[in-house]
Amino acid sequence: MSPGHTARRGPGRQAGAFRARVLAAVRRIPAGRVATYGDVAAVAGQPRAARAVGNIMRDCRTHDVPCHRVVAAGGRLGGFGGQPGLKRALLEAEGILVRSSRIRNFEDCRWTPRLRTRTRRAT
DNA sequence: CGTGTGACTCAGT
DNA sequence: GACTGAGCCACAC
Repeated sequence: MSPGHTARRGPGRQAGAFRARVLAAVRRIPAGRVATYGDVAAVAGQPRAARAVGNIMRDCRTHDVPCHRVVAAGGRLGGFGGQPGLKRALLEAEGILVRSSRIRNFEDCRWTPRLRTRTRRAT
């Protein structure tokens, strides 16, 4: 293979390395805890790729990933492929208190490996 | 290699 | 609480 050849499309390549890390991170989330898209992205190596994580989650239905444990920032539920109510039910089933569209004990059940260095943008 | 897309996030109104 | 604008990112086409 040509080492200088940066082909990034087609079968048989590591396309989706980031995606693999994201899926792995989500799988590491224990029951009863939740993580935000930004947190998952940070664990995957891209603290700014929250948006990309969302896209990956959209395909989680084809993976064995507890995507329902991935929520939006601020404790909001975020989305869930056509069944947001299901996501809420799953979270409540794990002991997470959900209010309307928000997690009450969000900061309580928020799961983070150790990363907290979210280079936040200038305000 | 350029463009469009979206289960994101933050700040302001 | 809801809506808008701007920023950031990986992926499909």
